[in-house]
Amino acid sequence: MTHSHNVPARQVRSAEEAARVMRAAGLRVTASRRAVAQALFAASDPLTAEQIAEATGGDPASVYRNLDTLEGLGLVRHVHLGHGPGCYSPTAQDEREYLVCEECGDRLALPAARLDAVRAVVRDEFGFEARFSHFPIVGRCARCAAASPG
Amino acid sequence: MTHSHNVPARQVRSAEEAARVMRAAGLRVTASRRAVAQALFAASDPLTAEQIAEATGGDPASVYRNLDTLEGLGLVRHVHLGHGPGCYSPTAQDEREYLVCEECGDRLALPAARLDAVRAVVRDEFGFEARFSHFPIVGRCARCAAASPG
DNA sequence: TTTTGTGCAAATTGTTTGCAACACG
DNA sequence: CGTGTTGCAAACAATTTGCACAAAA
Repeated sequence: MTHSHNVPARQVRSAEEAARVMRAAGLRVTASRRAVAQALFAASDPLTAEQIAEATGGDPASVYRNLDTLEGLGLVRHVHLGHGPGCYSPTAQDEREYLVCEECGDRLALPAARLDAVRAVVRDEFGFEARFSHFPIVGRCARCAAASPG
Repeated sequence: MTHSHNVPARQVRSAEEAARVMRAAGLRVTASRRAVAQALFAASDPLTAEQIAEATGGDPASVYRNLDTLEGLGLVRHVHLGHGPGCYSPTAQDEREYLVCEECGDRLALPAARLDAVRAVVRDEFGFEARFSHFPIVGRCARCAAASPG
C-alpha cells in the first residue's frame, strides 16, 4: 500500500513482459514474483493479496511485497472497493474505474474515459482532479435505488 | 461499522437531545454513551474512535459499540477518508460530503448539495445514486495537481 | 432486581517488519 | 559468490467479540 496510483501505468500484458521490466529495473525475477504476476495476468477480476497467496501457494508477506514492487514499476495497481481488503490488477488490463453499490456490493467496472464527464464537473467546480481508480464512486446501483425507498 | 449510512439522519445538535432519543428508543443513557455524544457534538471535525476514547477516557471497545448504537439511531455517521481509521461526526452537524487529496491529505468538506451536479451526471449516465458521505471523492486538490506533473 | 451495557482481555482481519536462510544473476 | 528476496514468526493497526461485573430503569 506504499504505492498509491502515483506511478505511471505500463502497458504490460503478460508475466513474461513483466519479468523483462523487472530485470530492466535491476530487480531479480524470482519464482514468487513470477507467480504473483501470472496470477494477476490470468485473472479477469482484481484479486486480493490473500487470493493471490492462496492461488500461488506463496506467503502473504511476500505477496504483499511483490505487489508493492510491481506497483512501483507501474505494472500493477490496487483499488479499495469499500470495506475489506484491497484488490490488485495489472495496470494495462485495467484502465478501469469503479462504481460500487453499498447495498448489494455490485461493482460496475468502466474504462476511465467513461467517467470523464464526472471528472470534468468536479474539476470545474472545485479545481479538484478526481481519480476513481484507487477509491471508487460509492453509492447505490439503479436496482437497489429503485427497490428500496431511502 | 455495522451501520453504513443507511439510517435516516436525525437533526439532533446536543448530547442532551441525543440522550432523549436514546431513552425514547428504550436504550439506557449511560455515562459512556453520554461522553461519546458530548465529544462528537463538541468537535468541529470528524473524530476517530481512538480520539474519542482518548478524549473521554473510555475503553475503545465501548466507544465502538456506542458509536454503532448512535449510528443506528441516526445521530452519528462515519466516513472513510482514504486509508486509516474511520471518522465519526453527528449527522445533523455534518450533512457534508468530502473531497480528499491523496497527495497532501487535505480534505474539502462540503454541504451535500454542492455535489448534486456531480451526482446528477453519475445518475444520468449510470443510473447510479452516488453518495460521497461514506466514501468521499478522492483525487488531487488544485494545488497538488498544479504543483507536480502526474 | 432485572436487564442492558461496561471494562478488560483476547480474537480477527489486513498488512508490515525483523531476521536467518536462500537463490537469482 | 554476494546481495536482493523469501519464508516464517512476530508486530501492528483497526475493529469485534466473550464474559464476569457494574449500573441504568
